Amino acid sequence: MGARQAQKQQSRRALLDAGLGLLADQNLASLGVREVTRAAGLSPAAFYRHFPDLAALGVALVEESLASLHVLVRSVLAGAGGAEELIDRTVDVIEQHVREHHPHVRFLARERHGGVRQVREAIDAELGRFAEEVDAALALQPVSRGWSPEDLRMLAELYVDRVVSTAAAFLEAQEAGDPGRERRIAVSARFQLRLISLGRRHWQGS
Amino acid sequence: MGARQAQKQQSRRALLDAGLGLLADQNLASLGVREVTRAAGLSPAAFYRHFPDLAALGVALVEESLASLHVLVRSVLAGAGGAEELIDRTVDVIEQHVREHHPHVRFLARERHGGVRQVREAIDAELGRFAEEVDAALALQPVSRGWSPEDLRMLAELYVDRVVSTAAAFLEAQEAGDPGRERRIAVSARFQLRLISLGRRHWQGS
DNA sequence: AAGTTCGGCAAACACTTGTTTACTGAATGG
DNA sequence: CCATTCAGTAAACAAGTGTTTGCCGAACTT
Repeated sequence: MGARQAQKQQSRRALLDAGLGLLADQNLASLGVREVTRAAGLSPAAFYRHFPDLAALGVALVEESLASLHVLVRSVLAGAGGAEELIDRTVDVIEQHVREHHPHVRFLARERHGGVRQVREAIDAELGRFAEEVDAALALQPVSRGWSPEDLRMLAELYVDRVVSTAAAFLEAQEAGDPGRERRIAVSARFQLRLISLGRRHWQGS
Repeated sequence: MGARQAQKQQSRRALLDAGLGLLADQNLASLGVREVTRAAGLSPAAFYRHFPDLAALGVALVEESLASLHVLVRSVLAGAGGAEELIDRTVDVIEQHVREHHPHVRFLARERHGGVRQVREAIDAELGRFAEEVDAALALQPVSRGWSPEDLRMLAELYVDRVVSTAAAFLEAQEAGDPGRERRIAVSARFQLRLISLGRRHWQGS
């Protein structure tokens, strides 16, 4: 890659980082082009060399945010071990991931039902892809014998939703700087996942 | 109430309605005082006769939105019937409520993790109160014998979260005008709730 | 070495914004 | 009936907004 492209990428990164930073305490719809460029150390007009819209910047942030999440999902699903270990590991990984990628997670939580349709749809599509992946992983487990594809899919969605909720809860606890609350969330998340997997084992068709 | 107060209430309503309407496709943080007063047919300065802030208007909307939800929760919990009937009724009521109070639900979903702290906290506090109520109702059921208060509380939170997620899903389906998707959500919600209540019946302490 | 591409800038465009001010005029209460 | 309260107004404030324009100069291409 030429020095040309490299510098452009650098500016793009500056814009993305500045945007993500500003989205710490406001939402995409209330973000301004000038605000972002100012924080990135660029002129307002420079923004348009990279994105047509602020919505486009938002979509780029979604892709970035969920790429790192994708790695996480794979790592959890790939690991071996019984249901208990898997649940414990899942919750640990969520907690750690929220800690390490705080801004990204906050952004996702905020914009999942936020005011910018394109971004909402991008997030939803990506979450759907996660559900597919979980679905495939569940199908491989012996417990899923006799399950219809539809039921399996709904189970996968339940798990994904639970993970998302847990991540959002961790987020608020970490922002509040309340370690006790964080512990309680971890306990609660494990309990809830165990309850679901228990229901799963006793399920017999619908 | 004097005619004075009555007219003031009317203006207040106009502001709240205008705000709720505008929040259909933007979030509270990006809403403007002038925007609201313009939509309400008032002068900008009039706004400050009713609210100090837009955040205050947001909190007022939260209270309003969750008051109607409160009625709903009570009606569901009060009804008799087995677990199956309760679940079916729950899902039906959610779907209907989202249909009837679309703007309020959309507002809640959007601002639950939105950019205005006061509003976020108001919503969280109210959802916590719902969990308490569900908690109390669960405690009365025979199935809860031998459950610790902590476990029961976590179960209640799981149910509330499930309901919230389902409501959000209905919301998007209705906005997309996709009846098929709506049906799938109803089926999925029933399945997931049944799975949880199945796990609950087979749970034995933690 | 000459020519072209193109990321970034400053400046200007016409608005919109939140909030305060001094005011009006109808409902209120003595 | 007269004084007071007070919801609502118009006007002004300084400051911010998104986007386009023409231009510069360094990095590319040939």
